[in-house]
Amino acid sequence: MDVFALYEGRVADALKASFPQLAENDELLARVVVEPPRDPAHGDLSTNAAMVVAKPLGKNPREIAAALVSHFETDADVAGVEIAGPGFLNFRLKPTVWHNVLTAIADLGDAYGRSDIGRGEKVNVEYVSANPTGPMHVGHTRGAVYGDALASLLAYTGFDVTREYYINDAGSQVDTLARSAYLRYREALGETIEIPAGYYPGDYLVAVGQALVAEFGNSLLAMDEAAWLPPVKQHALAAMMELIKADLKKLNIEHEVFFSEKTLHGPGGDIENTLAWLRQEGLVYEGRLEPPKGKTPEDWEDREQTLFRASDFGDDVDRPLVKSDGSYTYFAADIAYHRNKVLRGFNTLIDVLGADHAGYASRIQAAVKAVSGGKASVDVRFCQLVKLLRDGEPVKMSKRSGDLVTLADVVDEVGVDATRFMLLFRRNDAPLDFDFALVKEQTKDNPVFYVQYAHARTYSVFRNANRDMPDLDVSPGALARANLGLLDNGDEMEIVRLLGSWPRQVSAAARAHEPHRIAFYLYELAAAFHAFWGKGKENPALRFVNDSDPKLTLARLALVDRVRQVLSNGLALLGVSAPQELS
RNA sequence: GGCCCCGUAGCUCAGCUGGAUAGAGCAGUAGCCUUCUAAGCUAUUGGUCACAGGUUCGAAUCCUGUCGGGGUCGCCA
Repeated sequence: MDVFALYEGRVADALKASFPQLAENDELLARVVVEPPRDPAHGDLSTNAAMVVAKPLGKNPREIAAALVSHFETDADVAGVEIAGPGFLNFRLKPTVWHNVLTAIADLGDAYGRSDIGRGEKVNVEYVSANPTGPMHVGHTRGAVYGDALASLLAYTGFDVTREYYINDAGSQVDTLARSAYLRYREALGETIEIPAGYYPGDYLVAVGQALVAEFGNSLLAMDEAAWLPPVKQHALAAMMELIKADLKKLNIEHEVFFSEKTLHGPGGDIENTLAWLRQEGLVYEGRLEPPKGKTPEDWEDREQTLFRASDFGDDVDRPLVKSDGSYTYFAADIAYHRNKVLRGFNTLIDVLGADHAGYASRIQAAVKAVSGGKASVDVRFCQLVKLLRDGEPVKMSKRSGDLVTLADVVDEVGVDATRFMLLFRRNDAPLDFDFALVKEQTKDNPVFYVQYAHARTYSVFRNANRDMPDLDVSPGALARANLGLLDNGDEMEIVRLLGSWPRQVSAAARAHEPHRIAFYLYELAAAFHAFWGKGKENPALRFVNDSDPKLTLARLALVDRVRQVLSNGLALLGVSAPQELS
């Protein structure tokens, strides 16, 4: 039940009936939208249809609008149609349409807002993918929450979503991890150690050292590095992934697929296969690269290297695949990884990366285009930095000493709900201030509290109803029979219209890959609900519960219950709990 | 220097992929209120959408350039 989608269909039908030459022009018709007008004086629905088709038809928009009007004069749901401005068509709907929205919410329950715009299409969302060298810090948290909410949103709108984590377990940083763990191993055997610069100094490796002792005794001490490195690495990696998974669990995030970069390497592996395939297609060549313009690195060495023809696919320059020591670049592995995704049947890929990877997007898009023959596309989304504030002052962090604020620290202090909501209450590509004091505050200045409180208040209203009007039947069946025609004042109708736009908000957010819109919508709905509640203080006639008027009370309780339902659906989509009361 | 992201009210930010007179919260100003257990409520001030061009019925939104902030720049991942 999406009023706007419904009328987009009806408007398109009217267009085709009046102008048969438009029947095949789906591209043009797709630009026709039905939306709520910003100004309520313009009615309930507004469409740009006449203006969109005016030029192709060579007609005046108002003339076209006039032709469309006749189709809606007989529409049983329409109370009035007007042509306005340059050619807008504004509809006023009969109140029953909006009352039916309330009924639909009750009937659909948790599914109100769900849709099938994805048509079961397979989508791969890769997010977090933090290096397995330590616990997650706050920098990772935003991408984690964004990716997770986006995945939920896509699943809710009919996509077949796979949540995936790419483990960077093949690069030199995991060797460093192993060496750092080996130091902790020696420490666990009684040595006094010193951690050199460039190693991972964090305490979290102490336990890994102890575990290595338990497993190997002192047998690793006598070995060469070449001998102890592989087993230590394996142990340390497994331990780090457990750490990361535990962190993610704190945020209620669970990936379905953990994809190891290491499995792409080696003879007969995906990297070799992919490169062979690219060579066969003529997309790899040996050549020289210009040094970066304007700023040549000091150690720049002009040499012939193996390059991927990224510039054939929209990238600025061709990109190296092999390092000077003969091993593959990160990008070579990443091409193979994305080809692997495509071969698994994903034509829609989403990569969630940190802002420091911003320059990487065009490269990866080129790679996906190449390996899929143009069939697949990847949307690379970036999450900007999170600035932690305590009492208005930035929280200082030093990576060198390992003195980082971890994800676990934040969640332990402010809770998972506040963490998730605040990170989603901003566009992902805008920087974000995360103020500990504000996020813990139980005031209207704190959006998390504000929205959760609106949900809790719906329960409190029902508790009051039970207390003040114990004889009133407020069961779901009784609410369903309420006379919704009694809901006719402006504030009530504003809330109903907001509830009616929920499915549209969800699908728009899904299409744009922007879960923050859900958070903003919830804030808006909460505001409208709180505002109406507030009016009841001034004017007892506007209270939800009026013991002198059981019929009106019942209708308003039905409205309150639908607000509850939509807040609950939205919070669930964001992975934030919907409490029945606040402590 | 090349590329990417950003620039909207005093502050923090939305703006529904091009729609009508650009919105919200905070702060400010003016009243009211002491709560249907809960965050007080209402009204109001505040804008050259960084700047200059372009595209068209119509631009904060799209294209070009300039300025400013951030990020990044073969052999890190």
